[in-house]
Amino acid sequence: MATLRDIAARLGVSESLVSKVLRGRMGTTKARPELIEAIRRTAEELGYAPNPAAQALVRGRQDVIGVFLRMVGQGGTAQNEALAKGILAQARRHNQRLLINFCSDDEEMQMLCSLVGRNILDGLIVGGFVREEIFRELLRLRAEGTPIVTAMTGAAPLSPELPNVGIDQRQVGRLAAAHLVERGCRRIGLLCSMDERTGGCRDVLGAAGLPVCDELLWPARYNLTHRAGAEAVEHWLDGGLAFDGLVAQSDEQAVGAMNALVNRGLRVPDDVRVVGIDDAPYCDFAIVPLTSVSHNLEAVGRQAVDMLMAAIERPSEPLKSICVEPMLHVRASS
Amino acid sequence: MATLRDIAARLGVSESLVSKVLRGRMGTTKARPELIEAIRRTAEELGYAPNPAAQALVRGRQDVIGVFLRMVGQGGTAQNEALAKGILAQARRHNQRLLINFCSDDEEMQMLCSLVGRNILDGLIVGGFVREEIFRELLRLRAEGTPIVTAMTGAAPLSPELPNVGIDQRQVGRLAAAHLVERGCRRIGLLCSMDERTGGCRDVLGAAGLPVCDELLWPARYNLTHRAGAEAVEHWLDGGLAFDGLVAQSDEQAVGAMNALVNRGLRVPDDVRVVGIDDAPYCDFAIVPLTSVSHNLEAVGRQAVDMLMAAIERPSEPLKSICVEPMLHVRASS
DNA sequence: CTGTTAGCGCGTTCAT
DNA sequence: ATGAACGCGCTAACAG
Repeated sequence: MATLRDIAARLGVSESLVSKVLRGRMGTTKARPELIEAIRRTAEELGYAPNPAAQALVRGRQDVIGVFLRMVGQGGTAQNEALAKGILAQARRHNQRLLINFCSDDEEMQMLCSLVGRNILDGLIVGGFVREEIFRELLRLRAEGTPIVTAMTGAAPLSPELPNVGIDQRQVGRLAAAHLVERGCRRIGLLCSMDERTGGCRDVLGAAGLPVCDELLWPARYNLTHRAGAEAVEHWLDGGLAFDGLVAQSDEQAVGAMNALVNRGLRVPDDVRVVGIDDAPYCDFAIVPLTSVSHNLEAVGRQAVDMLMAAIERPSEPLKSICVEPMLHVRASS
Repeated sequence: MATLRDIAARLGVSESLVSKVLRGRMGTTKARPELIEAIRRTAEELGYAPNPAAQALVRGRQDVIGVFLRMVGQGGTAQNEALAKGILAQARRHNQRLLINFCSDDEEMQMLCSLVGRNILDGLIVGGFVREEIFRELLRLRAEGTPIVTAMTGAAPLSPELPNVGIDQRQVGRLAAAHLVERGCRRIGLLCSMDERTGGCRDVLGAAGLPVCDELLWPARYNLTHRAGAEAVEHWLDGGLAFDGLVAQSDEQAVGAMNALVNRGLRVPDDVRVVGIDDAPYCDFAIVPLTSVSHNLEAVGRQAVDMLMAAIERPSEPLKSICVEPMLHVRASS
C-alpha cells in the first residue's frame, strides 16, 4: 500500500501538506492549485488509501459500528437478514465498517458487550429482544460513553438513554384487523401475544361496531410456533365456535392454523380468512398464500444507523426514539 | 482506557517490559517472577486491554477477517444465518473480529472487493455463488496477497488458488434418493438442477436395480421456487404418469410440489413420498412436515474460518479444499 | 533482568 | 503557501 510519505516523496513536498490536501483540512491557508491537483493525481495513481489503523490511532475514531443482533423472529422469517441488510446499506453510505454479531442467547450478548470500550468500535446497534440484565449492561456502556441505539420489536425505548427505532405494534394489530373487517369478517379469532397488538385489534373492532368475542381469544404469549396456531383452531372447532377470520401473531402460527383448517376440511379464505405477521418468504408458498403484516425491518435498520451516526457525531444532541410504519401484504388467504 | 504507559508508570518500569510480559514475548531472558505477577495484576486492576489500532499499525495484522456472503439459498431457508453462525463462533475462538457483508448482487460484491488490500482485513471468506467476473477479481486479490477461502455450494474449488469448503452435492442426491428407495419407492420423480445431484440419484437407483424414468425428470435448473415444484407435479399428473416418490432441489420446490399433490387429492406420504433440500425451518410446518437434506452450513462456516486462519498464519503451506457431509432429516413427508 | 530508541502512518499544532 | 515536530499506543531491535 502507498502511504502519505510515498506521495510526498514523489512530489518533493512534506507529508503534512499531502495529508491536509487529501483530507481537505487546510484551515485558513491555501496551497497552490496546481500542487493540489498534482497531489490528488499522484494519490490516485499510487492507489493511495489511508491506513484505517493509523487514522484510528490518531483520531480516536474507528469508523466501525458494532451490531449485536439477538436473533429476532421465528426461524425462516428472514427478519434478521432484513434488519442486517438495512444496516449494511446505510453503514456503507456513512463509510462505516460493521462489526456484526448474531447472538442467540444472553450469555453471548454479555460477552460481546465486554468488547465495547476497547477502542474497537464507536457505537452500538442492539437489535431484537433485550432482557433485563443486558439492559443494565447497555446502560453501563452508555454511561461510559458508548453511543447506543436499540432496534426493538416494540415501540417504547427501554430508557431515555437508549433511543430506539421501533415498530408500532398497535398499528400492526390495527392493520391486520382492519383488513379482515374490510373483507367482511364479523367474528374474528385472535391469537394473543403482545398486549399492544391485541389492543390495536380491539381499536378496530370497536370502531367497526363489532364485538370482541372473548371465547375467540387464544393466549399464545410465548409460543409463536405453528403448534399454537393449530391448537387455537382445533380448540375453537372442537368447541363448536364459529369464526370467519383469524389474526395470528406470526406467520408460523398462521400457517399452523391454515394447515389445521384445511385438514379439517375448511376452506381458506372462503370459510376463514387468515392474516399472519412478519411477511416471511414462505407466505408465498403456504398451502394458501398468506396475507401478512410486515415489520419493515430494512427501514428499521437504516434508521438505526442514521440515529447512531448522529449520536456519534453530535454527542450533545439528545435523540428521539422513532417508529417505523408496518405494512400489509395481501395474498390469497384473505 | 488504560494504556501500557499507565501500567509502567504505576510500577516504575518501562513500557516495553510491560509489553513483553503481557505478550509473553520475553525471548531468551526472564523477568523477576514477582514483577511479572505485579504487572499482570496491575493490568487486571486497570482493566487494561491493548488498543487494536495500535497493534495493527505496528504488526501489520488487523485480526479482522472479511466475510462476503452472496445471499445463498432461497429466502427463508436460513442458510445465510447458519453459515454466518458457524463463521462467527469459530472466529471468536480464533480471537478474530469479523467484517461481514451480505451482498445480493455482483455489483455489491465487486464494490466490497475494492475494500480489500487497504489494511482493513487479513483475509477473506467468500460464501455462496461466485460468478465469472468476481472469480477473476478474487484471483487478483489472492495474487496481491490476500488469503481467500471460498465456501461454495459445490464440491469443486474454483481454482487451486482459492481453496474451497464445499458440499458434496452428489452425496446430497444419494442421500435423498437412497432414503426414498429404502422406503419402498419404485418410480421416483426428479426435479433436476445440479448435474452432480442428479448423478447421485442415478447412482442410487442404478445400484438398487431401479430404472431412471426419463419422463419423470423435470428440468428446473434455475428455478428453485415453489412454482417449479407445482409445475412438475401437475405436468406428470396431467400426463397420467405414475410416481411414488419425488426428489426436489429445494425445500421450496418440495413444498410447492406437496401443495399441488394435496390440492389434487393425493396423499403425502401415502401416495407420494417427498424429499426436499436445505432443511429450512418451514419444513416443520409445511402442509406435511417435510423430509429434507441439510447442507450443514454451520460446519461449513467453521471449517472455512479454520482454513483461512491457517492460510493467514502459515502462508507457505498449501491448502486442500474439503467437503462437509450433508445430513438427512426425516419427517412425515417420507 | 531491564531500559532506550526507533518507527508503524497519520493528523495537528506551531513556525516560517 | 509550506514544513518541522510531536504524539496516538504499541512492538521490536539493540544496549546495557
